[in-house]
Amino acid sequence: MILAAESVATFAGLLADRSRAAMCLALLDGQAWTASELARHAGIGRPTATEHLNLLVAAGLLAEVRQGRCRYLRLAGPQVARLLEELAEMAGQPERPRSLRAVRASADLAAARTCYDHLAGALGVALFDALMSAGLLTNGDGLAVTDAGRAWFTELAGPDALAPASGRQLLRSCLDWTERRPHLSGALGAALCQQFLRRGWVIRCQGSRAVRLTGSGAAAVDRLLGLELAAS
Amino acid sequence: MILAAESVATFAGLLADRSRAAMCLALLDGQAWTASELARHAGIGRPTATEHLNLLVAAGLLAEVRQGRCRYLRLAGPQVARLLEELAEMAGQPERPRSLRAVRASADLAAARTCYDHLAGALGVALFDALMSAGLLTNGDGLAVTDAGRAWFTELAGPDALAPASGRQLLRSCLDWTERRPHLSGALGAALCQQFLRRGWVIRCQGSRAVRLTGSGAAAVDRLLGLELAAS
DNA sequence: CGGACAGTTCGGCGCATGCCGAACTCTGGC
DNA sequence: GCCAGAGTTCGGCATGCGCCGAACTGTCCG
Repeated sequence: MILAAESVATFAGLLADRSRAAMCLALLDGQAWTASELARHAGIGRPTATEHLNLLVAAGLLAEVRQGRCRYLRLAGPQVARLLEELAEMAGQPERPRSLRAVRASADLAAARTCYDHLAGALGVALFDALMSAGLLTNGDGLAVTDAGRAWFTELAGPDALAPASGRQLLRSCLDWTERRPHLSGALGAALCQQFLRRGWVIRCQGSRAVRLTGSGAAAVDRLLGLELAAS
Repeated sequence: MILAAESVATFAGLLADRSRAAMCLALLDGQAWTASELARHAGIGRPTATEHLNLLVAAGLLAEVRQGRCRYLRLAGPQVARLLEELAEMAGQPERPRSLRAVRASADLAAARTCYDHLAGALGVALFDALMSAGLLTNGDGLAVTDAGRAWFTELAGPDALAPASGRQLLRSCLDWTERRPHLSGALGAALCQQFLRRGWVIRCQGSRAVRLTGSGAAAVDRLLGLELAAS
């Protein structure tokens, strides 16, 4: 019992540092970053970043892939992403943006962003609502895909999107921390996000988790879901 | 974005200390402890405990009630308990019990314990399974109470147990970290646990989250659920 | 009123750890 | 082969913070 306290403390300590937390939160975009990028993002030197990243990888929070002279880092899995989101939510938002640029940036984030591997923000919530009211998903005590939904997702993303993903839950609703309402997560949420990116319906904003809905994206959601949104 | 890192780090830092973690984990039993009890449990002096508890209360992790010269502490809410459970699970179990007594204690915990405010361990999982196979709960894409279940719970715990609890989810399944299978959580899980304690079907083991199934408890679960368990 | 006890405040000690600069290693490209 | 750039190792500095003992406040009880 007292040993558990020790290991919980050690584990929490991994995220109890401003630099390590900044790096982990950056990785919530679901992509792999190089060590140098993470160092710059956290505002620290490369040596220090190396130390931090070694810790995080050893603890199983981060996974690494070495390619040539670059070391790519990503979150070790969805549970880690989930934990980070919860932590970020409970940590509250005492963040009162102090520059116009920061306001602009956080407005972009609130409009549309990726949340690890799926879409979030106002866009994510709007999509979720549209999927529900179009009868493609139901929420009768737990999320489920309807028959119409199966057809819809198969046409969009191929039959694999609905295949029993390797141990991962197909549908999950994730509480959006800007909208305070749920959006679609889980394997299907990830597949949806992937298609939106691949088809150019949304594009990533440089160096941020924010994404922009393109003209073709707006047209697509109108056509497929009857959802009228403005491109940005 | 960088501000969020700061607050996440600060928040995680609250649990990144062995003593604070020990106190929080102790409070996972769902009961209120006095400051001195927590200090003793964490193996630190009262002055140090006061500092830690002030931090945890200020951060909203713990709630306090002052009565006379005693200061009672409890977890601030179910989300906190959930976060702690997740953290404890991810922190893994590098705990290789080193004394016979520790083995015995962890065996007790695995058999039956409280998980914040509901029953867990082998007992919790067995009850959950029995509720399902008796047709009182269903899990067709999300937990739900059947009509038979409504009658059963009303008889056991009164109609309030099924009332729309103040904002809290009625049913939740919580992954048991010893059994690796789900047990009943949420408001109904809490009500069930409360009845078991009130009726003397289980009793708390001193200074631990473990509980013991009594003889009358074993008889009751057999009568009500057809579940044959040995008292311990 | 006085003793017992829970909790708090204060000052100071000592360790843990986050940080950097400088030097080193490895890979890829010309 | 040599240079550029990514990453690592090392030594040392500075700060933060967890801890305690001693003294103080407040409550309950006889």
